[in-house]
Amino acid sequence: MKEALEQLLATAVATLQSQQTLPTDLPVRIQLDRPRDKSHGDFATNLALLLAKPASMNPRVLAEAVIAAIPANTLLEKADVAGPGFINFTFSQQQLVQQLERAYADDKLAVELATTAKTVVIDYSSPNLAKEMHVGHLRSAIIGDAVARVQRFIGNTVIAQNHVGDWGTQFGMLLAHMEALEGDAMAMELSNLETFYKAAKKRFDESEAFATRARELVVALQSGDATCRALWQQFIEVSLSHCQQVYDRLGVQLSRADVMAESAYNDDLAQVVADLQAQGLLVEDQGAQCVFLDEFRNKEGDALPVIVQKSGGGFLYATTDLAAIRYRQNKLHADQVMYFVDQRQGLHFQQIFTLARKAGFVSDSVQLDHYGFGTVMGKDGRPYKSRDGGVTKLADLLDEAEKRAFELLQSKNSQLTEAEQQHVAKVIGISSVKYADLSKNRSSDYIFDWDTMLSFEGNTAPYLLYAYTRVTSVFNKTNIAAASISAPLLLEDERELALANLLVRFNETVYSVADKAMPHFLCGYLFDLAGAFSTFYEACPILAEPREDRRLSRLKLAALTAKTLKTGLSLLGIETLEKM
RNA sequence: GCACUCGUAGCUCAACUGGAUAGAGUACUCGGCUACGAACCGAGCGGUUGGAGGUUCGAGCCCUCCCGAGUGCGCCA
Repeated sequence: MKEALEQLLATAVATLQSQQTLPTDLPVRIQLDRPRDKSHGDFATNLALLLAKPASMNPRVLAEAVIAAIPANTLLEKADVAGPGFINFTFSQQQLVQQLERAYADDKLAVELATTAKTVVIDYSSPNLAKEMHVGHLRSAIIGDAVARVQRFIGNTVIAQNHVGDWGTQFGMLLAHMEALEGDAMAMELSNLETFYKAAKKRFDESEAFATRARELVVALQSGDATCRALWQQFIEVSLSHCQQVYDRLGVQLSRADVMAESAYNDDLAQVVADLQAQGLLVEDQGAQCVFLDEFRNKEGDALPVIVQKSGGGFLYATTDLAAIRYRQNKLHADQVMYFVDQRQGLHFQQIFTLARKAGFVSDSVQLDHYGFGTVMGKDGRPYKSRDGGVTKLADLLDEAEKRAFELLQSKNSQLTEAEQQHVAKVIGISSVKYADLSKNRSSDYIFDWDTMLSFEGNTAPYLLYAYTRVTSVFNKTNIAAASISAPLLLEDERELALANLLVRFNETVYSVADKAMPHFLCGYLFDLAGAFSTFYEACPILAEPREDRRLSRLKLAALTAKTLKTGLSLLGIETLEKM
């Protein structure tokens, strides 16, 4: 609907230009906003305000002229000039109903496919395999997964890349510890990666001989020593299967096939450096191979270096990231690469992107974006920690979420059996954690609070899940199937209209998430939708409505709401419940 | 020291990236179950958007300067 209106406006502007009312040499960008105030119609444009000065006209007069130049159509009910020169548009109800009927009849709610399908490489999760996944790994996995789902939904080809860290210097220490243990003892120790890492670290810090051995093993590993590689392989296997368990519990759609580890780029690293050398970008400084970029300067105004090879000959993550960019363009044929990595690596990615372009590793047509995110904080405003002050393992966090959800259910005199409650508690627990994260602005820090996220009040997963079960329970009390109501929609009550106006915005909401990589737009939308449904539900009887045409219309509205909630939540990676 | 991010109701968060009277939830105060799930809904209270200037028809958003917080700045990733 927005696109159609944009088209009408473009035609109007062209007409005014041909009439010399507007200067023809002016690039016109049509901006359409959803007004905050409902009395301002469905859409508003500031077109006349922007063009008033160059056209040397009074903005309100110009707005009138724009309205007069809009071609005849069935889209609009009316267009009014308001305030200093805004134009407010109201869609015709016929148009609204038509749009809703299309959504009702379509599996994908009539969400349009992207005009040109792109191949989008999404780098997300990417934990370091040396340790168990902890709370710091939550955001990348959840947000990246939601954006991946949205990108697929609008028809883009998504290639997930789980750029796991399996090649860093800590692996020497881990291998040395493995080497010192034997068979069963090692298997047992490996069953808890966290304690394994700590034990290895302790020996590394305390024993000089052990530390020396650890350094030897890094070199051995990276130069391809067979026994060393076998040990390493065994460790990686344990760690990856642990990650997979977490993904499965979280409902994050990553699998082994998406793993493209740091080590996979190993053979290309020397080539990356050689290519930088060949282009004259490389400078040796204090024994290290660096590229100095003019775009980034320090306090003295000197260019900052990107170090691609250590004085000892080793490569760094900058080198690996450059190799990965090349791979993503040349082998994966990416049109766009999205990185969901902690905000703190912002400078690193700016440097890498700049360097990759300068070195010709990636063409200008490939879009590279780092989407950073803030830190998960405790209620004290400090980074989230477990009770003992250590980092919280993700597995433990999810255990606690499920446990708390189960206790919550028990306190609500649920009608469900014990077994059903177990399942429902899992869904509520996990989705509460995910939703609490997704509903916050991606780029800022947020405070992790069990009580808020597990509440049925406010913008939370339990509230949305509950709203969904309320809708579906209506259909459990009738023999009319939710998907096969042929009666037309009648929007007579203001609350029906409000709900309808929200339902029709699903398309643009999905696109705003895809464009900005901001899942919280969708959360806000679903919360508004659930609220509008609750209001409607309280005020407008559905099954008890005596007039049949109205009863069927309301059922259809309820069915479309359920479908939109379910689809929207699924795009966030959250599953719905039929009863709870 | 330099760079980036942030500062919105007591608290947790929005504000569609420059639009109209800054909105939700929570807490607090009222009201609503002999209609489909009250795990809900409705109403009220609550603001000098950290401060001061500036840009323009219009600023929470852009620019400058202060105040406060966080993060990053050569061989970890």
